[in-house]
Amino acid sequence: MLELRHLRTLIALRDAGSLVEAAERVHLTQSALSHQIKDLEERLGNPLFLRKTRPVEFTRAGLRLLTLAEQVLPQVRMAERDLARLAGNEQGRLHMAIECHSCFQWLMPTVDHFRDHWPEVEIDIPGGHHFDPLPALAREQLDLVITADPQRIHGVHYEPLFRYQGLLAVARQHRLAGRPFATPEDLVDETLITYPVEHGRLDVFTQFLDPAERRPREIRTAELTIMMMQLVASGRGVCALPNWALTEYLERDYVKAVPLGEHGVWSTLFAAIREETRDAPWMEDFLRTARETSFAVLEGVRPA
Amino acid sequence: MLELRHLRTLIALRDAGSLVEAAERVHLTQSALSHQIKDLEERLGNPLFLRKTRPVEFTRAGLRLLTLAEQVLPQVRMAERDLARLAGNEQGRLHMAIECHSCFQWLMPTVDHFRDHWPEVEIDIPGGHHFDPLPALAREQLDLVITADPQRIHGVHYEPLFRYQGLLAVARQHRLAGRPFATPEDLVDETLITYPVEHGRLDVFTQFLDPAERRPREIRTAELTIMMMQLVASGRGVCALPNWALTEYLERDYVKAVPLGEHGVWSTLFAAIREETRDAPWMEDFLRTARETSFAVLEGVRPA
DNA sequence: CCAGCACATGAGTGAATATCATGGTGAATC
DNA sequence: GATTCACCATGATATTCACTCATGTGCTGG
Repeated sequence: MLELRHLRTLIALRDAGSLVEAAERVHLTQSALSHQIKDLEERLGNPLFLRKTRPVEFTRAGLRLLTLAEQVLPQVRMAERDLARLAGNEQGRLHMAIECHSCFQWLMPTVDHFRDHWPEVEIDIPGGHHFDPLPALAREQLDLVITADPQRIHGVHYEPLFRYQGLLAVARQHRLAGRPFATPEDLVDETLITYPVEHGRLDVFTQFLDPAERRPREIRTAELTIMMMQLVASGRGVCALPNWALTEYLERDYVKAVPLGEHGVWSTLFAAIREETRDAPWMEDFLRTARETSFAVLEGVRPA
Repeated sequence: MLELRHLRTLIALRDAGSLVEAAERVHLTQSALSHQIKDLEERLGNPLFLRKTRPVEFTRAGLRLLTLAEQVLPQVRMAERDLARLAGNEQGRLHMAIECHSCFQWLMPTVDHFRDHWPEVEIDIPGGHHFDPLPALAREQLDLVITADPQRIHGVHYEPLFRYQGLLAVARQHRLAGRPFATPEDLVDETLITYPVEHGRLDVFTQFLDPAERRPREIRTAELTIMMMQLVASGRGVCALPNWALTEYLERDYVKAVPLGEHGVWSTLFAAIREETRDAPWMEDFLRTARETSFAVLEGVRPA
């Protein structure tokens, strides 16, 4: 008999494109999903998707179930929200810290959207903290930390949000503009513009320049992405940012982007949360909203 | 985590009005449902319904889930139909026999509705059969038999459809018209109108007259319910029919109805099917359609 | 006050669902 | 081609959890 579990799996599979990642999203092993889907397919008498392609390609039957899932799951989520409200479980606290400055780009729309659905959850992003966010999370001073390097801390769970690529933004007429990728060497006589945070928290240094033991000629800081873009566009420096932070400017052809190194600098962004808060209905909702919003930003879709 | 199973249970519970009967409908024990709902309620942090009332009364949370179920389950069923179609499993045969003549009242609309959804299923109600329908079912000459007395036959499964009451229809000005109930004695100087079938297949005889060793003064037969009603209304006799067959005429105040005996004559109507056909998607659909249609007829709602 | 009914509950079981370990397959790289 | 890598399938095994059975409790009506 068909169950919601199957529909959730299919949605995860579509979003992920592969069984392994889909398994992660629904908190199961790859094997579990393989079995689950096999059973389902046997009962239906039809395969649901072709496995040999990346991303997986759904059959007609698979697509039919996907549209069902898209109809049904939002309705179920709405009902669950209503039920949480009825049960008085809607109260909670969501104090956040971000280790990656440009995350505001997708975090703000996420928070806005979330606030509408969970008015009783107290949201805050305390600025100017001088403590280390992850221990503060364990100490219950914070409830969620956006971070790119998870460290094992007892009671802390890391929920993967999405993968992103660090790109070097350069002026349109810059000598690196057409290149397939930039080397650390390319930066030694450039002015690098960064957020005003310690270098250990910037991928360009930790994953690109430091391993090659290179330094840029000069380092300038800017508070906001748009200020960086102005400096870059006017040829007064280059800057390294995640792909999603740049899409907007790339689309308008305001600057050009070049991957960092032959294989690029990739990272996964995690939401660090305490184990106890993991099952709270509003927490699940926040994480899903975050994924959807960041996806929308990355695709260049303007979020509502 | 909420699953479709829970929604199906709630719907069954609403239709049944009690846990025991709901359990029957979803093919589980009463205990299973009790556990299932308890778990659900604990996770939601809210009771779903009050048990001490008949029928059970749903709380706000329960009602919210019910509306979700009503939204979602039809969508799921439509998808399942589409999938069966895609898999080529939509073909089947549905040859039926009815032991209870007045069942045509709800069977015809059911069949009409069903034919639209499953055009590939071959439907037939072979008339004028002279064989015993239940053995014919086991022999695969038939696929479904509507009967009120299930007999244990290997490989045959009985699906309860609904309970009904046998009523005595009398003319408006008949001496029995106002009575709380009729006794077997009351019929000895009446003309009883029946369908032209053997007496062993008529509840009035088997459950009412025969046990009291009474016979009506005269017995006339009529083929159709409407003909019976005309005879009854004009005072040329009385007739015993299931409640659903009479609702239409009672509403129009064409005849009056009196229960048979102090406690009434009650029966449960079953659909007898072969075990193998029990899980076929179209069979499940047919049974559900039958229940819904008969319910609609009984409530006086004109089916589409 | 007892019978009868409906639901709850605890213990126990088995099937459903998960994981682990392993092996096969296709695509990219040398 | 061989090698590596990422992905998926599969069988054996473990665990969970959903159900049944047996029994208990509380309500209702004669």
